[in-house]
Amino acid sequence: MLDQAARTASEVGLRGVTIGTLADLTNMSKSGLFAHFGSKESLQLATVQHARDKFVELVIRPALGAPRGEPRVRALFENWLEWDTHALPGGCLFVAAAAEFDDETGPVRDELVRNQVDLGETIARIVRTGIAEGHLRDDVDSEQFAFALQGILLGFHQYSRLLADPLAAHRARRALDALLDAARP
Amino acid sequence: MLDQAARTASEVGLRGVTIGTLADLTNMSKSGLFAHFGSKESLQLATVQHARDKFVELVIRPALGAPRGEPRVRALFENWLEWDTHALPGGCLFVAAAAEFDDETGPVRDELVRNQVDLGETIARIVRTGIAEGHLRDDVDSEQFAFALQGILLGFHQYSRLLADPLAAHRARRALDALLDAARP
DNA sequence: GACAAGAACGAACGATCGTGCTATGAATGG
DNA sequence: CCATTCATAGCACGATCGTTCGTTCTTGTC
Repeated sequence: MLDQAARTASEVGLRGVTIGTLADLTNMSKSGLFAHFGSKESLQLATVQHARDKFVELVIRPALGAPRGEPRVRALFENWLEWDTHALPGGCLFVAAAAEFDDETGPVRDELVRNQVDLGETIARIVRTGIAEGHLRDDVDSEQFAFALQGILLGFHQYSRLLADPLAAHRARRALDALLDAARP
Repeated sequence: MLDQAARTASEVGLRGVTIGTLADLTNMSKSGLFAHFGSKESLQLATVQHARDKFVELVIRPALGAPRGEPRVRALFENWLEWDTHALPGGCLFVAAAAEFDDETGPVRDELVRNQVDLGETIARIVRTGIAEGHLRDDVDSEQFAFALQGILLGFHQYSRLLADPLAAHRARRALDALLDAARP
């Protein structure tokens, strides 16, 4: 149920996931589905949390299994590319949701912010282990690196989703290489 | 009228700009406003084109007035930051619209793609004059540079809009500096 | 001053939105 | 075996959506 919600939300946005259409897609009645959540907002919240769990499982956790340092950074990056390309039919749900909710207030936006902050901190932590490992210079700003990495992924999303540019992944990888080159001792 | 449409679209998305609310905001009747466009889709199209004109006027054209080479790149970048921060109450309309329409078909998406492609080409052209000017190495890939620059701006949008990070502009400028450093002879 | 043209209007349409109510049926525990 | 719980269904509600229609008002032309 939440899987279907996340799938359609990645295509038409969280606001575009209406109770009626989601009920049809899951072969349920509007009221039957609605009873599970009690409000549209808590359906949106549950969808975001569900997508977050999948993101951690498919992107973060496998990356943390890679060897410390640069390989871990690259593993995170590749998993992330894969997530944005194939995990959901409309690409990364968080990109769409962030653009939708960045000018609102409420629990959905709060959850999105929390996710994004967590992600930034996770990246920064991985970068710092890369510094400790000697793969990256010790004057590298891990949070600045996290900013740059997120920018690359957002650019990839734009090029691959909106422009349907077949070179999108290539451009993203070259950008990561440049980022790493500039950070190496 | 289109000004107001662009303003509210930057906050609630193009799909969130409803005929009724826009009519209220412009002190017109629903039908009176509707008659100007004939359909919601052509209202969206007109809004995007209007925003594009403003973007060219506020970001592109002034940048092309700056000295060739690195100053022009920096002028474009600063105008763009300013645009994303102050031009519309909800930040860059194109970021929101791209996320909304990247999984659709139709004239609105086509227009957004055209805008984005044009922007990428404009950036690449500015970069190439920077190469010709000797400010940048002549083996710099201008389209790769354009990709990276758009990524930085998208990251800035995310950090400033969603995360409300006061360091967003600082991070973006540092990322641009790094990009330019790596491209200098 | 008569008249065509277009802008704006109020009212209404069918559809769909989120959200309540009430009923039913199947599972579950005493 | 009965009582209770819980997931689901049906139906209806007020609101709002995009859109249409016929009418009024403004404006410029002859």
